[in-house]
Parts: sequence; C-alpha cells; structure tokens
Amino acid sequence: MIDKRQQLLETALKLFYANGVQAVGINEVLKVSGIAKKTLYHHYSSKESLVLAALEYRDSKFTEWFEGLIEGSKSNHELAVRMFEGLSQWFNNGVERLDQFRGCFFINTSAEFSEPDSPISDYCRKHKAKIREIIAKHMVDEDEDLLDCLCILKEGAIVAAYVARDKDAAEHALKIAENSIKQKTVH
Amino acid sequence: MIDKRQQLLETALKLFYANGVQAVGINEVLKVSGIAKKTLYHHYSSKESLVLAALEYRDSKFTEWFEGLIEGSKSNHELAVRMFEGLSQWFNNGVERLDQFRGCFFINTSAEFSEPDSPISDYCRKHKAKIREIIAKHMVDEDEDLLDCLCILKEGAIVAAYVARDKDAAEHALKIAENSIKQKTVH
DNA sequence: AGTTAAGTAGACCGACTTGTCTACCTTGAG
DNA sequence: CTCAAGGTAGACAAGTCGGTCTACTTAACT
Repeated sequence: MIDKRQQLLETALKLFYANGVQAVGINEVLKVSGIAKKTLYHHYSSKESLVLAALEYRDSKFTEWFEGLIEGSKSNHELAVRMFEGLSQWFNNGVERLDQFRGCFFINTSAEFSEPDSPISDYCRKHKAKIREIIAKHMVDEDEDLLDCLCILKEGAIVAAYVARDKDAAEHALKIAENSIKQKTVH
Repeated sequence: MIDKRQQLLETALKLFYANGVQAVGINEVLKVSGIAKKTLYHHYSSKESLVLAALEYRDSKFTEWFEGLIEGSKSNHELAVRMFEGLSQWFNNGVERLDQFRGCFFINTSAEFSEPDSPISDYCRKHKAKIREIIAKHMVDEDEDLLDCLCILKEGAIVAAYVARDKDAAEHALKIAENSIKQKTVH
C-alpha cells in the first residue's frame, strides 16, 4: 500500500490534463486509480486542493523538462533554437514525460476558473512567471525585450498548436525569434 | 415579447465568456435572462447547441470589430500597428463590444472541451482560421511568413495578457512584429 | 500486546445538472 | 372566431456532483 497519495496525484493530473478539470469528477479519479474515497479525503481536503496539487506536480515536471532543454546554451540564439525545437517535439507527442499534447495545462486551467484571484488562477500565473525567470536565468546577456519576445512566442506557439492545430507553430516561432535576435547584432 | 431567442443568446454569451461554459448551468442563463425553460428548448435543442450559437455570435462580433480595426491599412506595417493597438485596447477593457476582457472565448472554450473533433472544438479552430484569412485579405502584399508571425504573436499576446496579466503584451508583440517587417525591407 | 495511522467498500447526503412535461396564457393571421 | 405559434411557471425525472460517514482491515512501532 505504498504511496496512495502519489498514485492519486498521478491519476488526477493525467485525467485533468487530458479532459479538463471541471470535466473530471472526484469519482472518476477514484475509479481509475482504484483508491477509496476516504483515502482521497484523508490526503486532500477538497477537490480544489487536489487540483492545486496536480498543478504543482505538473509545474515540477514541466519546469524540469524545460530547464533541461535550454540549460548550457552558449548564446541567446542557441537558447531560442533549443527552446522551440523542444516545444516542437512536445507538440508532436515526442515528450513522454509531458503526456499527450493537449495545450498548456496552466492556460487551460486558467480558462476554466474565472475568478482572477482564486488560488488556482494564481498558481497558473505564477507558473508563467517561473518559466519566464528560468529563461532569463539561461540567457547569456540580459535582454528584457528578447525575454518578452520568447515568452510571447512560446505562448503563441502553444495556442496555435493546440487550438488551430498548427503543428509547425514552433518552427514559425523560431524564425520570428531569430529575426529579433539578428536585429540586435546587425544594429 | 420580442426576440426571446436573441435575449437568450445575449445572456448566454455574456455568462459563458465571463465564467466559462462548464461553470454556467442552463438554469443560470434562464434566471438571468428571465426566460422560461420551455422557451429555451423551443429555440435550442440542447446546451451544446446554445454553446455553438454563442460561439457563432461571439465570432460575428469579434470578426466585425477585428476587420474594422485593420481594413484600409496602406502597408503591412500599418496593419500590424493597428492590430496590436486594437488588441491593447481590448486587453485594457477599452472595447465595449467585446465585454470585459477574459482572454479569447475560443481558446478558453477549446480548453474546456477535450474531444478534438467535437463541433465545439471544431468551431474554435475554424474561428482561428477565419481571423487568419481576414489578416491575409488586408495585407498589402502576400507574405505567408508574416501572416504566421502576426497570428502567433496575436495568440501569444492574448494569453500573456490573460494568464500572466501582462497588460503590455500587445505593445511587446508589436515590437516583435516590427522587427520581422523591417527584416524584409532591409534584406 | 496494544495503539495508532492508513487503508478498504460503499451507503448516504443535499445540492445541482440537463432535459421533459403539464397546464395555462397571449397574440396575430386566416 | 379559431387556431397555431410562442410564451409563462415550475414540477419532475434521472443522474452526477463534492463530501461525510460507518464499519471493518491491515501494518508498523512502541
């Protein structure tokens, strides 16, 4: 009976990401994981706290993957290339750790919860800030404009890949980023 | 008792956009609009068909606003400026027609419905294709790459403005677009 | 050996979900 | 005048929701 808590978390994240948080009931999580209801409420006080735990878990998985992708870049250009090539892999289901691509869990979850200051919306916003800081950390020279650029292109590529099903969105985004980087060196 | 159908549609869109589709029940739409349940089911066969009608209505409102924004542009640069200045207004609640900003209704709704070939996801994808075509129509010379660029930046700006609360996202996106446009003329 | 924490199954609660239905009212066209 | 179309209020069905609870079992640690 090891780590029911972790099993619950694993199942919850899988179902929430694949189907949306509101579309998945507590009972489905229990059925799929094969765990008793009492056990769930022993570890998590409510569905909301389970959702927050799932966000946290996804955050750690995604952050690890993303940082591994770009760390050690020797130029901002290399960073951009690695980042968008990584995103492209993700969009085309080449990253097992991140499950089958269904957009960004944080964007999707934000879309489901309208209250702007709920813990859930808050967590999503903080995740985005965290990813931004990770990119900043791995840039070779600070460049606020380029940082904004990479963040917006990343979001744009994810949404284009998910909603419009443009699976080449990451390649397009890379081209745009390269233009912005070239601009700097030319000038 | 004029146009109950329209009243229903108006109320449904307002509530769905402000709170998310799944979070709003049919009974709430009825209560807010003051219309009887029978009347709703006389005009719409199910909640899904009401959701589709709301998507369609939002589509027409958004498309009209967006096309008015960029039509008559005398260069691709002017088009980009008008587009992102318009988006900035929207993000900062300066466009009454589009209600209080809560991201893109089509991105948000896509996030809520996981089945990729459902009529709802389908409609959202088609809306994005339509906006893309409108941009294409108003560009002074065809430029597939710039078209991709503007679309990705638009999505990125919307998401950054909503999830990360970056209200200057449109201005950042414009800068990036301008870089891409300059690149062409320099070369 | 005894205590405690963590687990099981599943009945149950009240509130809410979409959708149907009865019974009745109003309005305008033939 | 008649009658159909569109409207009203709201009870109702059948199911799901999150969450609580009882009664019992298992495992680990003093």
